[in-house]
Amino acid sequence: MVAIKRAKNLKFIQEWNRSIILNTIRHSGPISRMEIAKKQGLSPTTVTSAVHDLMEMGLVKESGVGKSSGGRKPILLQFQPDSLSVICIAVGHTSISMAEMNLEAGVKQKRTVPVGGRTGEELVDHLLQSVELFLRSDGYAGISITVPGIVDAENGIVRYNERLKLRDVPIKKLMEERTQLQTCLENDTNAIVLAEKYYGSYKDCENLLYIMIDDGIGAGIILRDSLYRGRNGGAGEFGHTSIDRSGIPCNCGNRGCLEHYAGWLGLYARILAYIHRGRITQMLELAGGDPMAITPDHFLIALNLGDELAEELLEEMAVALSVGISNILNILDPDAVILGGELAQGNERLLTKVNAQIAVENIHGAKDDILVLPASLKGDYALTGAAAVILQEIFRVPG
Amino acid sequence: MVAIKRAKNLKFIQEWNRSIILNTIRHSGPISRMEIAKKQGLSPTTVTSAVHDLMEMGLVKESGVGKSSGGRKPILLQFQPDSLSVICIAVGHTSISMAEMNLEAGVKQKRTVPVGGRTGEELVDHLLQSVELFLRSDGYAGISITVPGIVDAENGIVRYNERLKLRDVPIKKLMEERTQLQTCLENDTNAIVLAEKYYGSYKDCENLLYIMIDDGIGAGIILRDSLYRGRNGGAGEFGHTSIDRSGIPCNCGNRGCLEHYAGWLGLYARILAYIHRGRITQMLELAGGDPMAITPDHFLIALNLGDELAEELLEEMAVALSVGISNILNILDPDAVILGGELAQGNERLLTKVNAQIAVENIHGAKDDILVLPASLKGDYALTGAAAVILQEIFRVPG
DNA sequence: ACACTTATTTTGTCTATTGGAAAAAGTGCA
DNA sequence: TGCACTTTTTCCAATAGACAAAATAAGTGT
Repeated sequence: MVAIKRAKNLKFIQEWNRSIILNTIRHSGPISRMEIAKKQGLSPTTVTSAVHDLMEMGLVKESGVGKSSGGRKPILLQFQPDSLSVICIAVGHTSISMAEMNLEAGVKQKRTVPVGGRTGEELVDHLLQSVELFLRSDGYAGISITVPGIVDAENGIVRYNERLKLRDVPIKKLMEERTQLQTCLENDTNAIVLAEKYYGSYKDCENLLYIMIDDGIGAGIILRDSLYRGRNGGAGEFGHTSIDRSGIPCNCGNRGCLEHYAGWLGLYARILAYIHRGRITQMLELAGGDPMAITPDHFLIALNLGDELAEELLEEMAVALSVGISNILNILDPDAVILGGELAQGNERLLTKVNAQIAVENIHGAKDDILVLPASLKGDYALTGAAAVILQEIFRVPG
Repeated sequence: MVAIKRAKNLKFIQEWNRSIILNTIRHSGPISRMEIAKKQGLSPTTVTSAVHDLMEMGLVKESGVGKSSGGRKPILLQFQPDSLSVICIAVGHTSISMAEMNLEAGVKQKRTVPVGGRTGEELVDHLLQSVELFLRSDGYAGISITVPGIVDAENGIVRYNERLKLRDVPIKKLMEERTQLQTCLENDTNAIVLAEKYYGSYKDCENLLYIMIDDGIGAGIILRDSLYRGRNGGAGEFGHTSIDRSGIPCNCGNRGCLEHYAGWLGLYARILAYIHRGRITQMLELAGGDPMAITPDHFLIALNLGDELAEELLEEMAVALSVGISNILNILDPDAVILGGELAQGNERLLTKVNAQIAVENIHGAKDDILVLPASLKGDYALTGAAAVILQEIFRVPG
């Protein structure tokens, strides 16, 4: 049954309006009080009073005057992204990035600490300590942490991460007790798709999928403008889409899972098999002759060098992905599908091939309607993801 | 960009609270004022005043007293579902059902008019006229219309229906002009999944899929407690999930679409082909020896009679469906998947086979966690669907 | 310089919620 | 049976936020 929303009082309406006004300034600023009032259907009085509060908080500043349209010049209001900071932490399998960022996801200072083989409790302690050392002065609005693996975002608990040996770690609680700062936790892929929507090129997409192609393949899903997590945070297991009923058995119980054809672990297994069978590939040379040393980078470089095996595998990847994506398009009809992750980032040829394949396969794949697109965020996108999570929380209209 | 919510005033809060209180009485009634106040965190005064208004409107009535717990006995409040009616219209390909229903989707009076070969404008005129004749007295809260095919629910326009020759018909506008009553329009499958959630056995499902297996296969999708329609209402094309890359070509451009293996049109084509090749089946006898006369019912009956061909086709259906459903489970991880439509309704063996198959294929198909379930609404479920659409609208908490 | 515009602020009104008191209707024990 | 205590419901005055109207500020255009 639908949870009945909680009743609210006068104070709530003020907060609601203040939040709307702040977001209007954030997204449409510089803007005058009068224009906000018109845009949001509020009385000028209400806007004046809310803006007064926002200026007192330092979140908004008057910044010059606009053009007159026959009367008094409007006083323009501007959002002040540096009035507060958020601490963003992107936990990876090999390193932890940590940054102080402003309210527009701009980096103020950054630091990376190695995981250094730490796992489980030791890793958590290490993390808590590092954060404590990282904090200076105050003016922090909160902390945001992203972790790969299964995350219970609602309760702030890392449910499970194989490689980091984390199981049911109540990170949110631990961090809040230690720092007294509001803390958000989210899965890394979810965070990144939020970042693409709020700080990348996909602002207008109500329904957005981010397909992350690394060792395995996962998806971050935004539907109706907010993250979709499924029943127990189990949504987005895109890598286990079966694209071939009689394909390779997967340890998920099914056969022909997409991951085996388009994820790095699957690809790597095939590369090894080919090499074992005596096939020649530049990937081996690039890895210094050691098959165990081949990395995704070697694959991408070999691709650019025109390596035949790499080509072949790319083709397979594209076909496999296009089948899975076509199915998603039919079911969800999203505004866009983003291809990201180590094997897709900067791999334009994969994108081209996938789109071509989908155009053939799918009703929705109309000519000039390219739906599968590249990630738009470069650089510290993992940190931008963490920032997106907490900033979305901070600026969310209540109710 | 996220649409910023509209600003609100005092009147809004009153409506909001009234709506919350009404829904509390609807779902948890009979209930006392005090209990509502506690449950919703409202002051007793506020509840009293809202209840006063609701009683004046006739939506709520005092109905006896409850048990005392040491003080004054509570006066219980009860929802009055018969205080208003809604007109529900389920347009089908062969007939149009029309009913006056109360605020709990109970039928007060009903009528079915045949489509009788009417199409396009003629059909629409016929429909408008029939509704006008159907209306008696007043006390109507609105009209709800469901139509198969592509529907733009937001604007109340039937975009496209092949068989009824409808294209861009602004039904909502036409009906509202004619009757002066608020009118909702929705796709039939979407309406039915809403009905399963609000008036069936799936009340607790936040994320729910209804797979409708008729001529083709479509899906109605509820995510986070409300209908998901995709970019242009194009979501739910489940029948065009490709389950076999080298399968039968489909006019959607892809190959091996689920529809061909599990939808009636696909099944029928296969049955004809088998008969043509001389295969013996009881379906032919049931249809009086005329292959063109075979209907889904004949298939279902033959199945119960142990017909070999029907068995074979059922097995294929189950396998095909399970592949498609497994993919959905991996991506959306819903609370439940409902199998409905002519070929699934009452077809328990299909359900059993699909579940068995999924248990093998899928991580999520854990033992006692049967996710694929039968439709729970019997009888006039198409009308219940229409009712669900408008009642959900009427009782929705604003904001 | 004067009439008209537009933007912002001030002032007073309106209204839904609310806390607390009062009323209504009980319970339970001596 | 009477009296003290509870619980539910209603009444009342206070509060606070939105708002309309008026006032003020700062223009434009002729």
